[in-house]
Amino acid sequence: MKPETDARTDTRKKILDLAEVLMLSRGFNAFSYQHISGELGVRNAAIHYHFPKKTDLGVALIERYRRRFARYVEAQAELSPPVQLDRYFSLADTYYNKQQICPSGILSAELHTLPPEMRQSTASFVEEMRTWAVDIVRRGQVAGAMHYVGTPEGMGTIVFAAMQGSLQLARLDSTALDEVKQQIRLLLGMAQA
Amino acid sequence: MKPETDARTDTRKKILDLAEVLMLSRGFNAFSYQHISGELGVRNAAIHYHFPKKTDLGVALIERYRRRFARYVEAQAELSPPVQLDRYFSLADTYYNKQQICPSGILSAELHTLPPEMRQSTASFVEEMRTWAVDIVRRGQVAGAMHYVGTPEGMGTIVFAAMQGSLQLARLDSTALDEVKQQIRLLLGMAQA
DNA sequence: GCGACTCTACTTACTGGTCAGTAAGGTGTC
DNA sequence: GACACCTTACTGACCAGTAAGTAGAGTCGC
Repeated sequence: MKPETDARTDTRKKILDLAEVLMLSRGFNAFSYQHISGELGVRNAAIHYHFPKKTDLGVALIERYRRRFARYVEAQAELSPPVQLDRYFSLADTYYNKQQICPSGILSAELHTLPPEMRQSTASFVEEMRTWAVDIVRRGQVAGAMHYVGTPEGMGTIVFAAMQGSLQLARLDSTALDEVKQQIRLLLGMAQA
Repeated sequence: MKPETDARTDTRKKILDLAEVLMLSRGFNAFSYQHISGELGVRNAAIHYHFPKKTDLGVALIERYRRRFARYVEAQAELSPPVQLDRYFSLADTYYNKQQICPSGILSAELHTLPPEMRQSTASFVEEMRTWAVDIVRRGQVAGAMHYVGTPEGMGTIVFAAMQGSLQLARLDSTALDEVKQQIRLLLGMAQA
């Protein structure tokens, strides 16, 4: 009766949560159903019951990301662009502390080895994230809180690309992420408070 | 006698060349000795003769990159920083046209699944690339050809991170690479000729 | 208030494929 | 005859995926 204790939902969610951690730290190709079932204390076939093919699991993961991201964007719509940027930076710190990289980073790096259904979802997801980054710097410029050369498209795209890249580099050089965050603030003409 | 037709060198080099293409398009974990031996028209064990463990092949690949990169940097030492940046952009275009991403991108994304020897080589390689990017913008600033806020460390790091990220994103959004290149030129205060 | 039925959520047990890696043998060249 | 450079033939591990069976909980007629 109570949906929050529904066994189906529960195991399914646990699988997705574990798969998410594995994908962001090891990549989609480098984890197996064994990794999940072992950690979860069930048999391999139990995972196949919820997600018949690994592709199904992968698509479900990305689609969950897209829904979560859409809610995240909507929930923060009222915040000022500089505050939204700070939240974005905090999110990157969270990934870094968990030894993970961002979803778009691992998915685009592995793209050519992913099944077509996952590529399609990934393309939509990345498009949504880039649009969001462009939007922040555009509204920041309009509001007079951000000042920079070039277009919002160019600036938003470079912010997105640099954050994705620096999260990866930070695995090898712990200063990279902080350095990029600080430089983005400077390039957006924001106080380095 | 003639080293350029030496069978050993020849096959070994062909293996490395094929492995390089495979790694930059599919990733280190997503290609097998079968992929190489099939393409090369030899048996699997022939690859193992030259590179007993896959780790040996991986390390050899990265070390070859480091040597090649060192030669590349030295050969261009006399060029002006803006020209060096253009060469860097052209290199990125080359990767993009071959549907590949840069070595540091795939290696840092896959880092947690790589054998320790490869991680060590990767760390050195990435460090060298970042230092080089910082150097270009530092010398560009000193020469008065580049103008930007912040330190050369911050600016060089963000250029490196953004190029790595945009090469990955360009697989999903073909405009990303050009947009980032153009924005970098603007942020470095260079004419957009 | 109890047996028959049904559905969810697993289990055991298996298949066929791919993988890295090895051992032992062959062949041409210096 | 020694060495470089392969070959054939194999092993054991892991992989995604499937088929068939089962335990338990809920539902229904009656």
